[in-house]
Amino acid sequence: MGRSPCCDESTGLKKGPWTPEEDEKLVDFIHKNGHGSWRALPKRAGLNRCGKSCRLRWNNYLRPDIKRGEFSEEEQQSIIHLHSLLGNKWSRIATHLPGRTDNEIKNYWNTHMRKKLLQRGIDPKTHKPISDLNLLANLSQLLSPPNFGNFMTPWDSALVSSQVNATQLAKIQLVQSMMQVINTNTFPNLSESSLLNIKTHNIAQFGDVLDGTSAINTVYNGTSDPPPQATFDHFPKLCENPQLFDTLYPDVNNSMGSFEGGFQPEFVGLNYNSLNGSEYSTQTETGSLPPLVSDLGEILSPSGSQFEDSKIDIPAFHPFTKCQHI
DNA sequence: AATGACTTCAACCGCGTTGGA
DNA sequence: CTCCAACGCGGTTGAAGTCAT
Repeated sequence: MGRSPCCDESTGLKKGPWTPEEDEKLVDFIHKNGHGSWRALPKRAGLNRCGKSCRLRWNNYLRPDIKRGEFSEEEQQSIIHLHSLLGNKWSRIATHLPGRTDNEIKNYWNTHMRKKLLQRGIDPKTHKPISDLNLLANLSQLLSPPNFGNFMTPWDSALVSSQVNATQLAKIQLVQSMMQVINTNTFPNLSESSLLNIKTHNIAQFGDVLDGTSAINTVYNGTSDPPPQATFDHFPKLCENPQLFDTLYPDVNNSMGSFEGGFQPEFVGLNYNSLNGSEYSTQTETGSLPPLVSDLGEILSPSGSQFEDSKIDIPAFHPFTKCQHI
């Protein structure tokens, strides 16, 4: 297949940012004649640009139906949902967002949405909770203040040496999410000393919160045996009993100022009641869930899941999502 | 106020696809 | 069927703007 160079540099065609005069020429010409052949347009419009540059300028900036400004909450939700279905098919995503261009969506994704998802412990490529160990380690450093990133290290080494099973992975995801919440804006007044105090607590306490056993100790101590009776049946303890967190982490709570007992809504609107005790794990109710949660449902389903062989049930909510009692 | 680091996003690059000759 | 021009898309770049020190 042959491909002719679009913008042959030898022709001395202009590149770089467009001037208002060039914009005006292009808009005027298209309003009067339509764009027709983009290749032929620049000459006919009196522009010293290649056709491709003109097409891009028109499609991404000058088109009258382009919506500019911040993406609304609904648009963001749509982007996340569509991206989870379509991947980096920006032009297809753009067809579902009137007035938005593929380029704009792509840029917005790369600069804003990706970060948001990462901060929530979601892999922006797969839209699943991050389970990649390297990514976990890197992420904790990426998102953490100095020193706090080391919090992950014992996990990593233990996990790598013990051939992590699905149960352990799932727990790590939960603990990781806890760390992220602790570590980000949810607790804006959290001082670094408090963070370090968390670090000094036995990490295994999280394990106790999770399942009422010392299962996490097993992982933390680096043994390869899967935790006995490792389920998440007792996880809701933390939701039902916020004081438990106070008990475990008084230093943290003291530094939270006006933080009141419950957990902040860190993740989009899943309420605990819909999860209903020990049955919460597979009750995904996909249709009623927001996109991200629906996506989480993928890993919870028995088929094709990375947890396919696991007996465990994974709660489809962020560990620190506020437990809404409606 | 000056400077460097970081972020944003418009524009470019190059590849894959399509359709006409 | 092959060749080629043109288009469209996704990834990448770099200038400009913003923030932190």
